[in-house]
Amino acid sequence: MSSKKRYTITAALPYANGPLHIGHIAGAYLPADIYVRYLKSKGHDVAFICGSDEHGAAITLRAKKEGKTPQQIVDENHTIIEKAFKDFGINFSIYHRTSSKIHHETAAEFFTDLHQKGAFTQETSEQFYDEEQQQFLADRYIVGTCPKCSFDGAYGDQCEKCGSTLSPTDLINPTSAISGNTPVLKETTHWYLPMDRHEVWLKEWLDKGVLDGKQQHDPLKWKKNVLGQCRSWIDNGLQSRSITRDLDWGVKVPVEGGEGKVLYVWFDAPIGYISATKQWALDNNKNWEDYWKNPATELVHFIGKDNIVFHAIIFPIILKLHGEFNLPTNVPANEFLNLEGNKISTSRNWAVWLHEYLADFPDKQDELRYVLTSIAPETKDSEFTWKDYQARVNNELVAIFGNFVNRTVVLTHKYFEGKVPVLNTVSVEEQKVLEQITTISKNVENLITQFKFRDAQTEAMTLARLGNKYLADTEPWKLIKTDEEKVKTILHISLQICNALSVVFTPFLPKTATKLARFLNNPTREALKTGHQINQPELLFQKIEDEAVDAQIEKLSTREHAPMQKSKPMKEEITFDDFTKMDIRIGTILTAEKHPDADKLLKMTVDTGIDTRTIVSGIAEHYAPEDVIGKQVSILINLAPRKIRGIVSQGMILMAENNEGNLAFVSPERVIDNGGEVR
RNA sequence: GGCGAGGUAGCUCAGUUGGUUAGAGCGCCGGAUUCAUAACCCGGAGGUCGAGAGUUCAAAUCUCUCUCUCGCUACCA
Repeated sequence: MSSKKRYTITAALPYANGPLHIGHIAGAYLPADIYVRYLKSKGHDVAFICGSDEHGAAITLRAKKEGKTPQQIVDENHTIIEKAFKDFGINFSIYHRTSSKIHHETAAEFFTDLHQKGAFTQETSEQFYDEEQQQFLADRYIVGTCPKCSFDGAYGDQCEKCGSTLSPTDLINPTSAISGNTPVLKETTHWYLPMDRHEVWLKEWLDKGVLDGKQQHDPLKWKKNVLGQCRSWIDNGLQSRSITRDLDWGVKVPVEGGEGKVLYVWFDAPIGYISATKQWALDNNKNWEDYWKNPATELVHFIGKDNIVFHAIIFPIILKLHGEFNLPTNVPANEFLNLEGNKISTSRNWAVWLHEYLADFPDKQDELRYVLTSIAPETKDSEFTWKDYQARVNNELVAIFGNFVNRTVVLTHKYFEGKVPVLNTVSVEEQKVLEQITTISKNVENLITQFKFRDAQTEAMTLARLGNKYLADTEPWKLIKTDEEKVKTILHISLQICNALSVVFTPFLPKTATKLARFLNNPTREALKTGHQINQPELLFQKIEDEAVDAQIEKLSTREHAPMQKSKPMKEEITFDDFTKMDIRIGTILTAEKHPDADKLLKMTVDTGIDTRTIVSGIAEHYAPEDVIGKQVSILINLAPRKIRGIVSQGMILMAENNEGNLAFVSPERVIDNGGEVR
C-alpha cells in the first residue's frame, strides 16, 4: 500500500483545430488531473502526459480556408489550449505537441520498426483525386452529402452533423474541398495494419488481463463500457486499417515509396504520448524508458468513449508489435456530457468553452471542477445545466464546505485570538468524530484508486457535513459562557477537520485546498499543533447569483446554432442531351412498408403510369409508411435497377433537402396524371 | 438489423455473489437554532426500481420478450 510506484498517466491529445469545452474537461482531463494529483500527494512518481494533436487534413483544410499555413493554425490553437489548461489548473508534467521534431522522429521510428518486422501490408486502392490540383484528396478534403443523415456538408471521414464515421466513397455527390470539382478515382498505394492477426492475444489480454502468459492487469477493474466495446469490436472481426494518407502535413512515411504520404493521425497521435515523455525526460533529467518500458510502471489512458478503440486495441497492437513497451493497465473512458438538454456540438456552437468560462467566472476554476466531477459521465451520459451548476455551488460548496470552514475559523478568532486551542478530555462522541476523519480520508483514497471520482468527491464532502453536525451538536457558542475548556476541545477538533478537508480536497479542488491551508497557516497540512496561530479568513466560495447563470443561458440560446450553411457550388455544366437522358415521371405511392432488414429504408410500390414497381428509398427516418401512401411524387424511372439491402429498387424518388438535412418530396403543385413527364 | 452501454425518488446518482419496511446528496415541506455567506442541525413527504412474462420460499438483482436513450456497425442511386 505505502510502497512508491511509477505511473505514466496520459490524457487524450486535444485536436489543435479548436478550443476546449467542458465536455472534454469532464470526460478526460479533469479525472486524469484528480488521479494524478492524488498519486503525487501519496509520493508516487508520476509522468502526466498530454499535448496537442496537430496533424490531419482538417488542419490543412482550415489553413487553406483562412489563408494561413498549417503551422500557423496549430501554433494558434496550441497556444489557446495550453493556456486554457494552465489557467484551469490541469497540471500536466508536460503539454507537448505532435508537430515537434522529437515526435516526428519517434513516430517515424515506430513506423520503420514495424515495417521491418513485416507488421504492415501494402494495398493499392482507388482514392479520390483532384485532377485540376493534381493531388489525392484526403478524406477530409472530400465534401458531400452524408448518406446517413443527408447533411450536405459531410466530410469523407466523418459527418459532423450526425457524427457518423464515413469513408469518402460513401458520400453522395462528392466534391473536392479545394477546387469544388468532382474528383475522380485513381489508384494509390498505402500501408495497412492488419489487426485481425492480433485478435487472439488481444482477447486474452482484455478478457483475462493476461499478456504473454503473465497477469498484466485486472479486467475486473476496467469499466464495463470499455470492455464491452472492445469485445464487440473483436467479436465482429478486426479489419485491416490503412495507416498512411496522401497528404503533405504530418509525419512523412519514412520508407521507400512513401513520397508525398504521411502517417494517418490515429497512428501518429498516441505515439505522441511517448515523444512527449521523451521531451519531458530531457527537460527534467529523467530516463523516459522508465516510464514506458519498465513493467512495474503503470500506464493509464484517460479518454472519452469515442477513443476506446484506439487506446484499447490499436495502440496496444502498435506497442506490442514494437516490443519492450508496456501496455496500458487501464483505460478509464468516460461517456459524454450533454449541455442543457442537447449534445455538445462544436460546429453548432452549442458548448461552454473553457476559455470563455474562465473569462466569465474569474477565479472559479474549482467551482467548475466540483460541478463537473459531481456530474462526471462515468457510467452513462450526463448533463450539465447552468441552474444545476448554480445549485451545486451555492448549496454544497458555499453552504456546507465554505460555511463550516468559516464558522470554525471565525469562532477560533473570536474566542482564542486565532490560536489553535488545546485538546482537552475527549468524549465518546468526539472519539468517533476523530475516527471518522480517518475513515473518510481512507474512503476517498480507495474510491479514487478505483476511478470513482464522483463518489470520491461526495465522500470528501461528508467530512464538511461531519464538521457542521459536530458544531451543531456541541454548540460551542453556548458553552463558551459556562465551559471554556470544553470549547477549546471542540474548536481544536473542528480545526483538525478543516485541515483534513484541505488534504482530501487537494486532488479535486487544488486552489481551494491551498487557500484553506493558507487560512490555517499550515502549508504542510500536517495535523495542527496546539497554540498554532491561524490567519484571518476570507470566504472560501462566493455564491453564484441568478444573473450570472441567466446570462450564460441567454448566451447559449442567442448564439448562432445552425452550422454555417452554404449552398453547394453548382455542378459541372451539362448539355440538354445529358438532361433528357433522365426520365423523370410523376407517380403515386400505392403501398409503403419498412424495409425488413434496415432502419432507414422504406420499401414502396409506386404507380408510374406505365407500370407498378418497387422502389426502396432511404427516407424511413423522415416519413412513416402510412404518411406517404397516396402521395404523388417525382421518380427517376430509367435509373438502372439496383439491389438495396436485398430488395431490387427500380428507380429513385426525388427528394429536396433543407439545411437541417430534412427531406421533402418533390411533388406536383396540383394533381397530375401518373406517368406525367417532368422536364 | 447486429453489437455495446444505459433506463432506480423532482434533479444527479449508489445498489456487491438474488434475502428483512429500495438508499445517498441536492431540491421540496415542517421543526429547531443563531457561531456562520437566511447558512448549519433535526424530522417528513416522495419510487408498482422502463413494460410484460418466467425461474425461486424470495428479484431492482437471474432468464426470455418488448420498449426508450446514447454509442459503434450495416443498408442509404
